[in-house]
Amino acid sequence: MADASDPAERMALILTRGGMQRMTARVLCAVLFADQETITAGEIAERLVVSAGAVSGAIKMLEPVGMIERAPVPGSRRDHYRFPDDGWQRMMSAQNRVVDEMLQAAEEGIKQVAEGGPAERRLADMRDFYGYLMAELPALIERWQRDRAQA
Amino acid sequence: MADASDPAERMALILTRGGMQRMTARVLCAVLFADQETITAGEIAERLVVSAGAVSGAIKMLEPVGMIERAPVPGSRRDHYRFPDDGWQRMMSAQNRVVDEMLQAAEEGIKQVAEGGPAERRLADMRDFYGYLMAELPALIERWQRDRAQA
DNA sequence: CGTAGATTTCACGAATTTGCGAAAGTTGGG
DNA sequence: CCCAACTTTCGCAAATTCGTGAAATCTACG
Repeated sequence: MADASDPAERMALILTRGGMQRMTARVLCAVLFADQETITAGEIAERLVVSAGAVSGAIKMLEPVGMIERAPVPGSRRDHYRFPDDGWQRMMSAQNRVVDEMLQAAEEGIKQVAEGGPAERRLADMRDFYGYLMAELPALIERWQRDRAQA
Repeated sequence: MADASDPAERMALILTRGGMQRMTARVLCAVLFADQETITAGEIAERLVVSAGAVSGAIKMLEPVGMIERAPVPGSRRDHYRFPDDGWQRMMSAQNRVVDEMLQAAEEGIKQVAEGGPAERRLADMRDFYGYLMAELPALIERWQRDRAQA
């Protein structure tokens, strides 16, 4: 249950190819695929057959981004984690933060590049395209939330 | 002109943090910020102060994904590269390909997980969210193209 | 065809990254 | 207050990644 035929591990692999750290991806997927409401760091380590330290490190990446959250579980001294309800939107936001930074870099680039030159045209194009997407995405997500609430 | 205060290098750094290989990102940004219609591999190597081999390797990543393209330039024995007109949309598509794979993995996961359990709910949620986005994005991009054509 | 300029390939060395193991730190219970 | 169960931190060794340098390959032109 820990080889590549495990869908969880497969997805982790895909995320890794998509740029996520390996261990981070594996921990995230372990949480996603866990057939329980919450899961402890120890359980994750057990399933992935990795050290507790490795899990701890991965959590330190995932938690601040909001892709997993600590779940208050009274009467237990270990930390329980779960995937937030709005986890996917958070993941999206994390992506968009990168795009935002790119837009800033593009803006600065435009300032420093010859006016009317090819570089300016390219960068302006980039700014327009991603700017448009970033502006429209929130509405799209909102619409999804509405549709989902009705279902 | 090759330090971190260079907007091109800055953007490359951002892309790297976003998951792209460092050299790949630097080459891409060199093409983007070049104030000429096309640029040769040699010129890229010169500006980035890296070996020709490194540039070659990066191009081998960027070209098949369509994020740079060879420009036919008669009367020159070196290859000229440029950023395609639809480069940003291609970049988007490349991203989406990863999402597609994730959706597949989610689908498989749903099959293997207990029916009605928390894992199934999470995975179905993921499928719905990203499925929705993937379905709506093309229309969004199309709209952008229309708006842009009018401007 | 031969040649000069340019790109790609390949193997090696370096540097970064990664995860483990163990010790230290926390937190709730007795 | 001490204990016990977890978690986090830290140093280290292994593995992977990265870019260079040099040789091989390619291509347009003479």
